[in-house]
Amino acid sequence: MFLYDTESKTKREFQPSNPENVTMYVCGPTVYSYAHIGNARPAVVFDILARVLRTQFKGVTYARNITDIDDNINAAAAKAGVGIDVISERFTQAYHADLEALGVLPTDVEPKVTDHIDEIHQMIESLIVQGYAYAAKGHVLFSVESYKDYGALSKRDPEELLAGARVDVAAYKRSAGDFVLWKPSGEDQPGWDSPWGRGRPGWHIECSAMSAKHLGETIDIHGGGHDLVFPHHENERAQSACAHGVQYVRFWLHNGFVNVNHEKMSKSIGNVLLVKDLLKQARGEAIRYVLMAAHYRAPLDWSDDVLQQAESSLDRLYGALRQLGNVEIKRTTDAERDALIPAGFKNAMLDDLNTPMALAELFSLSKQANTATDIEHKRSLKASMLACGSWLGILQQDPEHWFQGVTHANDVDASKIEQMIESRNTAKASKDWSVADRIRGELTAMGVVLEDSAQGTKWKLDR
RNA sequence: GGCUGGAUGGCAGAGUGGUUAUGCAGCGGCCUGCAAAGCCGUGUACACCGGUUCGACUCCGGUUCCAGCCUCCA
Repeated sequence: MFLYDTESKTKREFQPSNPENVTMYVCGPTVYSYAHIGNARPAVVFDILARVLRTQFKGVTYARNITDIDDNINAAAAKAGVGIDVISERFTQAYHADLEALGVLPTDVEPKVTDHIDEIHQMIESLIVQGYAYAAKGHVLFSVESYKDYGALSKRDPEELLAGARVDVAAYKRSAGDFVLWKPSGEDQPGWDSPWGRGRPGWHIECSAMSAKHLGETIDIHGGGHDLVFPHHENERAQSACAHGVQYVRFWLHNGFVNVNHEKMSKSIGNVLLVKDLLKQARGEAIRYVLMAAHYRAPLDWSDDVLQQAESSLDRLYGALRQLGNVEIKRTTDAERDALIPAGFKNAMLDDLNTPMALAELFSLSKQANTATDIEHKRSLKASMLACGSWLGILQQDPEHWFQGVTHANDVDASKIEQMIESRNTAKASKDWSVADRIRGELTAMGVVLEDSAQGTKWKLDR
């Protein structure tokens, strides 16, 4: 498979350094508030990548961290008058609930920073001993000048970077670009004892320490949002490469931003879209669909209609599956299921995760399914659609549930609907169209849409 | 100012040096008691100006506009 690597700025063929096991680390959330759609995008993108990797390689270890010590968390805890663990626990649970609604599978490892203070200490110590870091006034800083390759990931010239620093440079820094590995905590702030005094870790060191512990010193894939390229990933790269003396990451992957109505989503503009709120407008699968309808590296523009369009698109796919409801397919092993993936779909997915093109292939399958007459052909099309869906993390629910499942907005009584349909069908049988249409009108008013066919009458909720 | 990446039909969004992306919405038709679903058909789309080429939306140069990063940020 081919993946675009930010560092080399090219699409390269991906092979894990250990063919037995792919290692992937993705920057997870800082848990001080609810997840917004911009947090959801990398979660979904790398969930799809993990699903695909698992079909292509023997083993995959996927880690996504939880940052549970951070000044934003401290502020939220202080404001609420509770400990930081209360805040981080609350929003970790909320994050998990949101991701589950989006069909994101749990990762293999989900390290938390506060469980890795020892590893962080050891890594900082190693950097100091090797001359890459220095202690100053209760801080420990990474010396950017000590690492000649600094800036290679984000394509920044360290000289210009330092000259262009637009914030006041703290007096204890040897160089303006130096960044904090460890910083002192006041009496009222959370902190841990350390050789450099009581304090807490800087922002970047956590990912370096945790990825090394759980995935090894060199990892195959490191992912995150595009805004993390600098400074977060540049700094992580510097720390890890210097501490371990080996290449840190073989493929750097970054997803594009979600804009809202062509504007950056930000608190100051007040257009932050929380996943939990979007879930009131549409089902999680539709939100997931929107996130895969654009290529993962491209910016994605969120607007009022995208969710409705996604629901309609999924209606088409589930409609094809519903129509094949009685078509039995064999239970398949993983290997058999991969053989059901059409070449066009597979090639698109293995070419840097081209999900829009893969979806086009899926729509082509649905069209074939809608026109197929041969039962064996139908079987194979249904199996293929479901297999493709499993790569993308969609189409895995019962079509009837997709069309009839209750949402916040609809509270319907399925048995009552079935009764009304039966009455209408009795009227239809005696060609009493006025009664039949009156009943259908009542159902329409309830938000129920009917579909008559030779196989009987089906219904769905009008979303 | 420096560094990235964009600009495709009403909307979303791929891709390619010469052939229909795809989906949503619209329009016409088939089917249907009527609908719905499905099927068939349908739309001067590729920011602007030059250049290369037999031929460019696709390559090169420039212009305009948009977004991101430049130590809070998915």
